[in-house]
Amino acid sequence: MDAKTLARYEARSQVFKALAHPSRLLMVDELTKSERCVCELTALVGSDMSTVSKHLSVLKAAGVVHDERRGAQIWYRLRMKCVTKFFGCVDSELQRQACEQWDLVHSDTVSN
Amino acid sequence: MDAKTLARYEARSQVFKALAHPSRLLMVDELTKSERCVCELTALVGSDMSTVSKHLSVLKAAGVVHDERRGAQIWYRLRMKCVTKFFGCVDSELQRQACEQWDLVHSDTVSN
DNA sequence: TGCACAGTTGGCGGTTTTGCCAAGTGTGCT
DNA sequence: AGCACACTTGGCAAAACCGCCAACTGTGCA
Repeated sequence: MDAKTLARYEARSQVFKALAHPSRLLMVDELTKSERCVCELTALVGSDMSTVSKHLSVLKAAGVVHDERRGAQIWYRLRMKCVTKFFGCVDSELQRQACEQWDLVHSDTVSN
Repeated sequence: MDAKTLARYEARSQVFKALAHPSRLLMVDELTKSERCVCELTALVGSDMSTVSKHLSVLKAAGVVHDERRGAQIWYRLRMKCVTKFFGCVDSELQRQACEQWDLVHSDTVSN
C-alpha cells in the first residue's frame, strides 16, 4: 500500500473515530436538526462544558462539523451531511440483525 | 435521555468504533469486492495474523462483517452493505474539504 | 477599565485500544 | 495417532482516549 492510499485510510478512520462516541453521536444527531451553540449541546449531553468542547473539536478536526463565532457564542453545524443517511442505515441494519438473532434463539427454544 | 435511547447510541457507536481504524477500513474495503479468508486479509494488511484476527472479531461483534468456516479456513464477508456507499460519501466530502482548504490558502497567498 | 458570560486549552488519573508473542483450538491428511 | 496448517485467545507493555478541574482567551456591557 502506497503512502497516498494509507493517508486516505488514515483520514477516513479519523471520521469514524470522531463518530465513535455516544455523546458525539448525540450531538451530531442534534446538529442534524439545526445549528446549536456549545451551551445548548452541553445542556443536551449533560457533561462538563470543557468535555463537550473537546468532543466538538474532535468532530471539527475530522471535518464532520463546522463552527462559526457570532458574538460571545460559537455555533456549530453539520458539515458532512451524509452521516444522517448512514445513521439511518446503521440503525435499520442493527435492528435487522437483532431480529435475526431473536429468530435464531426462538427456533432453538422451540426445537429443544 | 432514557435508557433505550442511550442503548441505541451505544450500539451505534460500537459500529463506528469498529470502523475507526485504518487496517479495519482496508479490510472492509477489500471485503466490498468479495469474501476473503483470514490469510488473504493478513497478507493484505501486513500485520501479525493474531492482530488481524482480533480486528475481524471487532468488526464481527459490531455486526459489520460475518464469518463462515469452510474446512480449515474461515471466510469473512461484508454484512453491513451500506458502509460501502458511506465510504464513497466520506471520501468525496474529505476531498471537497481539501479543495476548499487549498483554495483558501491559495487566495491568501495571492492577496499577500 | 472591570466584570460576567461563552468557550477553549492544559493537565492529571483512570480506562480502553493496539499489536506482538506465545499458547491453545479446529481441520485435513497420512 | 501424529503432524501441518488456519485461525483464535491470553497476556503484556505502549499508546490513545475520557472526563473532570483549573486556568486561560474572547466578547459584550456598564
